[in-house]
Amino acid sequence: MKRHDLTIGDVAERTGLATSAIRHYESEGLVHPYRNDAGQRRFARTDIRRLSFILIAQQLGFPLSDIRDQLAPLPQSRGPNKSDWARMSRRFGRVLDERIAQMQRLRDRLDGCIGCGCLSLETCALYNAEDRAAKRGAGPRFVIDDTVDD
Amino acid sequence: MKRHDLTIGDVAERTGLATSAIRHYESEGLVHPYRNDAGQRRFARTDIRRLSFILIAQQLGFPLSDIRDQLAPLPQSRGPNKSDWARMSRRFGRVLDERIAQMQRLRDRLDGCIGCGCLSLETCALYNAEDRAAKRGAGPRFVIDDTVDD
DNA sequence: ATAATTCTTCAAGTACACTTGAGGGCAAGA
DNA sequence: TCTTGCCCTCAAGTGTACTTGAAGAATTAT
Repeated sequence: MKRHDLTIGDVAERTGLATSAIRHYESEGLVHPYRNDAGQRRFARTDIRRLSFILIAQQLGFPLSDIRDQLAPLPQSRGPNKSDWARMSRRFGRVLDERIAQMQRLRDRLDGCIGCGCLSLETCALYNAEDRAAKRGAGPRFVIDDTVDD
Repeated sequence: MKRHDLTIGDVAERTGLATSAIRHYESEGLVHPYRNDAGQRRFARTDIRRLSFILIAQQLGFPLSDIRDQLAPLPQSRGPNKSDWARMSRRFGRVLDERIAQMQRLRDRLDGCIGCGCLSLETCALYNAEDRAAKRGAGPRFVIDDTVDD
């Protein structure tokens, strides 16, 4: 049987996060430490994994609200098991694959679009269609359009 | 011979950016429109491409300061030509390739690290080493470490 | 037991990337 | 010409993601 009580300092040291950041994540509902009798936070070991995930997702540009949603299906702090994490990993993996594919397309377009100097609207309307329209609901986003005349 | 004068409204319509955003980019030194006699901004057609590039780079998570640096080698607003853009595109393409590779590694690690449930520190120390150490200068970032005990 | 360290809350501050609003000037169509 | 619409600046506000600081309580080390 293992100890299940890490202080915020322990967790900070093991994740590299500032304690203030961890408190902030709690206030935003991304972690749910329990409190000891004196009201101090105590973290389960699994919370380190949770925080690590937050760190990764953050780095990939996901806002905390999205990360909270991704983490939501995991049992509240105590006892998410292997299959919980595996399920969640599969979901997130798909999101990541999308991102990678999107970035790849963007990279290709950079070659074919800025690189060659043609910069046709049609080509870049694709970028527009899939990358921005979904995000901002509407509003035309004609990107990289600029007929070269120099 | 083509007209070389677009108002901020024209540019906003063609890029999908808000005029306030474009003014902000100017104040941050990312675009350099000239002014007419009355002090109104006038943009060259090539500025649309410039702004489109800003939009893309932004979406990829680059801060405006980085984008300014990337754009810096381009001639100031008037007359960056095909080879200017091509050079710049090659540079940015390399940055993008790095990002893609990084994300790919992360995705693989998600499989092998969260996915399987083993979550070994050694595996994730890799993530740590290449993705965070570089960024934050120092400070240990032990990520995803959490021996499963449930 | 005492002292040092770590923890607590809460309010305010910071950085980035803008948006909004006030007050006023310029431009193009009827 | 007039009036509608777009443009200007500047200050202040917004949202996200935190950090910093003050005042004090709990924990740990000696």
